[in-house]
Amino acid sequence: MSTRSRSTHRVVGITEVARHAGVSPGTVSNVLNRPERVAEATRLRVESAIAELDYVRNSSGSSLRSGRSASVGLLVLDVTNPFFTEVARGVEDEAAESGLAVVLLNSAEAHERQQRNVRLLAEQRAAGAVVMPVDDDLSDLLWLNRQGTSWVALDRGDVAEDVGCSVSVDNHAGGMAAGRHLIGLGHERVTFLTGPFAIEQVRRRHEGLRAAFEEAGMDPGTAVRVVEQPLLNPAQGERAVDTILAGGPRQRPQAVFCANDQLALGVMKGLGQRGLRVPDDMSVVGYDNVDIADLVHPGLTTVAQPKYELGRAAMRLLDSELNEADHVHERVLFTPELVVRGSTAVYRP
Amino acid sequence: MSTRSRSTHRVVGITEVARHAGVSPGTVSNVLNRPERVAEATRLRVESAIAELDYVRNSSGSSLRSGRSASVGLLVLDVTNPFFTEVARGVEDEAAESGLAVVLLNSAEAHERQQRNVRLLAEQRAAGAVVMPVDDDLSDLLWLNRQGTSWVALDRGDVAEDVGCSVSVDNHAGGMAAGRHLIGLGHERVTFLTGPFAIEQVRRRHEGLRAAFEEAGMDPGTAVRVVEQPLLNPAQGERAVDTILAGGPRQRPQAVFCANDQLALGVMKGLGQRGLRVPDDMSVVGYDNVDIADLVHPGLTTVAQPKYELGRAAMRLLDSELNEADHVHERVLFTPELVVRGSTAVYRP
DNA sequence: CACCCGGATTGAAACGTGTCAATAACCTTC
DNA sequence: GAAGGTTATTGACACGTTTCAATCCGGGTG
Repeated sequence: MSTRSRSTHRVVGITEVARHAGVSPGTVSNVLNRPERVAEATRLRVESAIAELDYVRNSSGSSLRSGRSASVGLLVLDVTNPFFTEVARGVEDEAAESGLAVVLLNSAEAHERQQRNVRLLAEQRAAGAVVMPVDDDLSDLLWLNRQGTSWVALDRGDVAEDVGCSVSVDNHAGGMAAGRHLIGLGHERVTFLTGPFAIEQVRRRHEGLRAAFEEAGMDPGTAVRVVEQPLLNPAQGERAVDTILAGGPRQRPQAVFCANDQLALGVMKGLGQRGLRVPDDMSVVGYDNVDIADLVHPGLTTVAQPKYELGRAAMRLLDSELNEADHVHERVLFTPELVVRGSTAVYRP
Repeated sequence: MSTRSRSTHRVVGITEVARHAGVSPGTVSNVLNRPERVAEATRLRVESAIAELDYVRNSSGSSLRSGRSASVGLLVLDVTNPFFTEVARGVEDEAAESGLAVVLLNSAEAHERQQRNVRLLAEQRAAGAVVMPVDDDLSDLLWLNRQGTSWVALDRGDVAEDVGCSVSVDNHAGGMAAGRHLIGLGHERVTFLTGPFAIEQVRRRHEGLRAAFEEAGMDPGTAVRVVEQPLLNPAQGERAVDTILAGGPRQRPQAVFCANDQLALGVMKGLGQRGLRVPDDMSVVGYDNVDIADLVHPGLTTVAQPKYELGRAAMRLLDSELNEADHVHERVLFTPELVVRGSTAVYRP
């Protein structure tokens, strides 16, 4: 049976509430938005009318009138990656405190999808957005700015300060920390396994790694080899293992530094399948410190980012941009921290 | 410097486009929504006016007028869990094909947050929602129905068919498959590690496990012990290990079946820390088959759910409910599949 | 008592879109 | 060439909210 039982409950608006409470619509609106301007007695009367009629505000009406909606977008590189979901939690918690709804949009590492999502935000007249850009081409985001929707860049410290705020983690320092750790363990040939160099973050991590070798008086040109994969997921890491091992035992690197924990986990699996032991035959370092890094065996040595805090900070900045008239664009930089676990060990030839 | 450079670009609406193209606003609206009704020549004229003025539609206007917005909610139990993010991908892909935007809302396993999110959906006059209810109390969702927003239940086969559609996986069969596998390996004492029994899914998995023992002519009352934790995450799994091992080597179970891969991964870590080997000293079975299940060592034996397909199916059903006048509520049931990996082995006393 | 002041409330005018009955233009057919 | 039919376009109104100038009321002051 197809009982299309919509609207059993005639939809009630602000005007009906007003009639029911014996006041004007304007007063009801005031009760909802600036309760301090309305006298106690009438406020109570209106509130009980609201409860009695089961009135729920229509946000289309508000945002049409005010020109802006009360939701912010969170434009994420890949929902599947636990790193981002942790960031999302931070953004969400902070947004809830400001009474803003969060619309999570997934770019799936594809520029075309990012563009579609940006357009969506513009159509919704979103109050603002927290954005992790998919690559160096920021033209969509600048367009979004011109449409009146401002945004905070996440994990992209390189966006110009006149464009918007940014919150990021010092990727150079992270790469360097990983490098120093490996050098300290006696490693002299390291492969940097990465996603596309179009992503600014991974470029900086690479530079940091090289800087560590220079600092130690070694030539990064011979010590660091790069293997680049199209995406930053475990399957890509596993697939890259053959390339990493190419050249045989003499040429093979003594350690792999991955741009991402996801890649690192794939590498560990691939090495295991080929009979190589981590860390005895090869050390592996990841980046992000996702939850699972601590659950695999051996535990994954990795560069930890303050994921949740990153999200919170970004949303806080956005909030200030939206509400404070004298807002000045800001650049917040967190410092990453190396977490040493079992996947790295002293190199024993 | 605080150059608050909003609206460099005066905002343009449908009427301005109409003026620019020399037609009426109604025609512009038709070009946007039912292009087939408007003559080729004028359509092109309007389209070029749109491009020239860089017009972007204001969705508040549309949804105010039409009474419904073009976005659907996805109400998820816990964004952090990779199972849900995979479902989200399915929902998103399918929604994109129908031109619907997806608003991801996180209940964080808390009833109060679910309630807040449901309210938000009602205020936005969302077209519909895909919902994973936090517990057995569906009153918020029934209220949402009365407000005219219909929804599809995900992973909750027990919602009455006159309430809405549902898409789920046969949890009883899943529990049974895990049970048969363990029995086949010779295990006679199994602990079921679970989240709150308020969640219907885990109850059914438990029943399935017991049914497998009955089928084999064994008494589930003595063979199956239950350990219940408040949340379904790795930390809780790790914490539960002491409880599981209580009673010493003679009493201790030979295998642990977890309601969730997250719990299982925590258990594996906990066992490792206490010097117990998986699967030699204890077999572990998970549920969901998240990506990482295949990345840990040993690989986690688990009951696989068609996560992505689950999301797609739910969204497809919702779409039918929204568009087809003769829609009949449907109940889709997928069958789970046991994936055997290294974490289970024959019991050797 | 007249005056004024301040707080509480009102009324009407937008915001941008979709709808639909009404009109206009055009084509066919006798 | 007129009547009838089809297709394309128009205009005006309604959706639910917020805003703001205008009004109302009650009490304090001179």
